[in-house]
Amino acid sequence: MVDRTSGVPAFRQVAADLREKIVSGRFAPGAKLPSEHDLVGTYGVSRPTIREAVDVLRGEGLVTSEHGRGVFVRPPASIQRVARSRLSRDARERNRGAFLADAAAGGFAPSTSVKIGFEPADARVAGHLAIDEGTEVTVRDRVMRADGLVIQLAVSRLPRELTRGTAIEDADTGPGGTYARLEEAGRTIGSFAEHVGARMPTPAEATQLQLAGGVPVITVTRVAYDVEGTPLEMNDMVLAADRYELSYEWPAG
Amino acid sequence: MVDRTSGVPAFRQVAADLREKIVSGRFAPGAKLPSEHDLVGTYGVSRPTIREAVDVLRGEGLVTSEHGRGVFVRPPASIQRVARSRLSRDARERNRGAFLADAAAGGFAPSTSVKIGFEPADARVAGHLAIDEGTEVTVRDRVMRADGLVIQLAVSRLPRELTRGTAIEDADTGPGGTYARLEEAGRTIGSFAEHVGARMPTPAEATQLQLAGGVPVITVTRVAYDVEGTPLEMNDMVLAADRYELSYEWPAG
DNA sequence: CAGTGGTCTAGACCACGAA
DNA sequence: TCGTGGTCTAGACCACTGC
Repeated sequence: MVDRTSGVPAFRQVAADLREKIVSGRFAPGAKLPSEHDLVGTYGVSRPTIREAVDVLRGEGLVTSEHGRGVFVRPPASIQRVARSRLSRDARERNRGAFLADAAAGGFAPSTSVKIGFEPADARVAGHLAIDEGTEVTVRDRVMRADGLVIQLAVSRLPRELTRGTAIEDADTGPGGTYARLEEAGRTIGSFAEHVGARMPTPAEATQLQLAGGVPVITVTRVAYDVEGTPLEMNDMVLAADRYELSYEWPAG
Repeated sequence: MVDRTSGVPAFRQVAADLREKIVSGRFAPGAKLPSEHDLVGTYGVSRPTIREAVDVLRGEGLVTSEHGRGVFVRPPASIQRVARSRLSRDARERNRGAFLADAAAGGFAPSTSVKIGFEPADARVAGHLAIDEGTEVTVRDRVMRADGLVIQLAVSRLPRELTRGTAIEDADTGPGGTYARLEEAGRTIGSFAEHVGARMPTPAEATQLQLAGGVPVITVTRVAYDVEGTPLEMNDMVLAADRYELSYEWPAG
């Protein structure tokens, strides 16, 4: 029952009580919450108020609801990813690229689909690639799947002059992927930079990544530089935050 | 007006229309949306339906609502952070620690408050620090502010045996911070690892970080190792995702 | 079929902000 | 004081799930 004199809104009291039961384990991961009808009786509030409380928990990513079945405590899940070793030349020689290398390490069945295009660079792209705005760039728009589940979206952009006549403009870039083709063309990769952020997904991303409510996306913009520090490629990745953890290592000093 | 025959829920149609007006710039950043009362007239639906549509946009982080004032398009904001140079000994010598080094680079006025404690290591802590579960660890629970605004929460843990008799058990660790004290005690820092994820905040975090709806947090667990690879310290950080971007660089090969 | 969540209405009263 | 968003009710009908 809710306390009408506390000043705390009823739906927040209900949400707090349900949250406590979830984090304390009284409602175990995967367990079904009482039906909205039952909760109306338990807390003595109307159904819209119960729904508002459940909405709060869904927004926090604690529960998912399934039409006709019930509301369930969301079980956790995570995949590890290691950055430093991930892009080594050794790994590229044995695989088709970074994502497939990850897949081999993680033991899941990978697949990708690619869409190739060309467009003028906007201000952000021009800044990362150190080119003039409007310069033509090659765009590789990829969807990556693990065991059939879409797990990562990636849009790779390179100055068109670096890709003309190479397999980078084909759907299949061949063994070692884009970076191997760049090195064959005489552009040795010297270093990488990754810029990491997080935000809530757009509706399109939520659909593609099959995200439940309350799951943010991690955004990673990776820039590959040659040995002189000239940017060769930028890659905007969008990852489901409940399925990825990024790891970086570096020496001190 | 909404299309009642499309099968798309009315509140989603309203949300999609408002979203389009926001991303296209017809509602500029910082601008006030029409009042809920006006939107009822515009779309021909009831106020709860309008509120549900606005809830969707708030969950996506596109708008914030202010009681008694209106609903506003949220303007973007970001602070840059660089990892590799951030923890160099050079920077430590001139500052009190990593956060204050960031602050100096970012040009904002920093302040922190600290709570010190001791507790037995749980499984996760024991794993990161390579110690037995239950071993006593020193816990430094910090709140970091920039220009008065709480911007980062950080909980640092070290095996108690490394901190006994050092300033690490004091609120003020002195010039160079925890890492400088460890090196004075003969434990040279050899390398760092950071594990990055994202999730929706807990209610406590949302309050402390003054997060608006629809803003995730970035979680960073940093582990500092000595030159032999023994873990010395782990630091769990929670950052507001709309105010931080993490950058990492490393050489190829 | 019964039970579940999904959507929607037409109000009500309250708390806050600005004039 | 008035307009704003915040909360809440007591229903209604629909769509999906599983027996």
